[in-house]
Amino acid sequence: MASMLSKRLGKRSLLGARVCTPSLTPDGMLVEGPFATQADLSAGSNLGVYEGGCYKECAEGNAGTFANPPTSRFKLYPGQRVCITHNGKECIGLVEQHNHVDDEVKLFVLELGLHLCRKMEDVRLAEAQKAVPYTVEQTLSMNHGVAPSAAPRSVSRNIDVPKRRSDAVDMDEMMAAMVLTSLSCSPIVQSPPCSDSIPAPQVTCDLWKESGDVSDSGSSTTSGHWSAGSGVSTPSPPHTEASPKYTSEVFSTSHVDEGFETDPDPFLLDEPAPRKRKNSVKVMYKCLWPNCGKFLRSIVGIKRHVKIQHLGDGADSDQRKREEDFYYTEVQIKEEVEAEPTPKSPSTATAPLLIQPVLHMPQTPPLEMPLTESPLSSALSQSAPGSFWHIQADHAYQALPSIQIPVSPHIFTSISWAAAPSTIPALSPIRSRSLSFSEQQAQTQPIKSHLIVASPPRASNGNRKVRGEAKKCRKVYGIEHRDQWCTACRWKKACQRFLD
DNA sequence: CTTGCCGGGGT
DNA sequence: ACCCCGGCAAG
Repeated sequence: MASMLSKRLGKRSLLGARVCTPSLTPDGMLVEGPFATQADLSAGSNLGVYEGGCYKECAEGNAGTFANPPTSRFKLYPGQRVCITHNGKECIGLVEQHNHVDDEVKLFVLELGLHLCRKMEDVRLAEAQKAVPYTVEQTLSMNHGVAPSAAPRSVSRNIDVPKRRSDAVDMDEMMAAMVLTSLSCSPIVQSPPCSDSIPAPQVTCDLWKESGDVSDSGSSTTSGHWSAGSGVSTPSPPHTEASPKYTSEVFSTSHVDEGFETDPDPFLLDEPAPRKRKNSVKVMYKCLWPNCGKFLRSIVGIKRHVKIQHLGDGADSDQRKREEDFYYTEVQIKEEVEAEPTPKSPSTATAPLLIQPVLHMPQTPPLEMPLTESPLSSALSQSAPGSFWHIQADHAYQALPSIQIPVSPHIFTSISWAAAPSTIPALSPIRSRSLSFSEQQAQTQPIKSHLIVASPPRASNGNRKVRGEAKKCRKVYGIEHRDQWCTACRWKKACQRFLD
């Protein structure tokens, strides 16, 4: 057990979770599968070309795509580990920013806790193998690692928890790097992504069932869970249409993880874990300089823009460098289609961190989801409602016809709401309707799903069966002859014998 | 107060 | 699945 635990611990810290192993394309590009095929490495793409131990810039600023002839300079990516010599000592640092205009690299030296600026030529790539995966991972796990042809898929960090190769120290460094990176990239304050790195429960698909079960179990703490999890697109059940590599990795991973899944780990249990978090938001950066308002897709790009255009190119001083941060803002652009054909530019790797809060925005989706029998919603309807009816069946002795009625996804919504009675005040007509529905065999057509969804929690709202006129076993037989009561009556359930 | 029964817990 | 019961709401 102990060994198991330690093993789990290791896996749990998955900031560095590898989603996909980088691979060398024929032409020597070190890239992660899916991305390699992406034509549109959006502006500011920082994915580099691996060449002789260094990264060669293959795209930069807001103009870069693979089509562009790569410059001869190297490009370092935030978070990348590099070696520098500081005071005659070899240090490993994490790239914060690579300013290829000045050909300087701003980095953070972990061992010294220093932020430094180094000329490109003074910087060597450290542990290329490590650095890249990290970068790519980050990118991947934050963005959707969609194969070009693949349908929209959400990459949940919950899922992609590969075996860790590096040690705990590395992990911390990575974490630090990540935080630093994200901090240095935008003035927007944000909480660390730690919560996101919770290991994935079960095999990917089970996430959904699980979530459904959780809320069905009725714990009030999960009440919000559904609403969060039932976002229209966000919680798409993990797909596997990514690159074969990715797929296999995911599976092997989840498989391995199953072990500690079952562990009553508070993290797992308590964390409804953001399963949504979709890719429907695109991040762009807007220059805030008066009368500018330029939009760029990459942080690096915008920073550069600010620096060059507004702060003056020569800006070298640390202070100056930081200034740029204050002249741009991040803008989320909602994209209807969750199937973003192009991958987000790797440079936005840190963006998702920033977006997260935004993604939690009020979800209109719940309204739409039930209506469309998308594979997604059907997936949900398979799990959640199933549980719902399970509840009903629990009291099958009630022999209510409603049990047989086809369930639509929305029902469970109200169910889950029951757990959070106070959230919505008044009883909506719909609610009462669904009530009568179950009570008198639904003389009418199926409930309108979208309305139902909006219905308030049943809770204290007379969801309770209206007291029937008929005599009940209790009255008929009296307490003395309780043994003659119908079971339901004995169990204090709705009388089965003297139905209303 | 009594009654009906839901929701939930125990086995 | 079966059984029991706390507690709520209607009467």
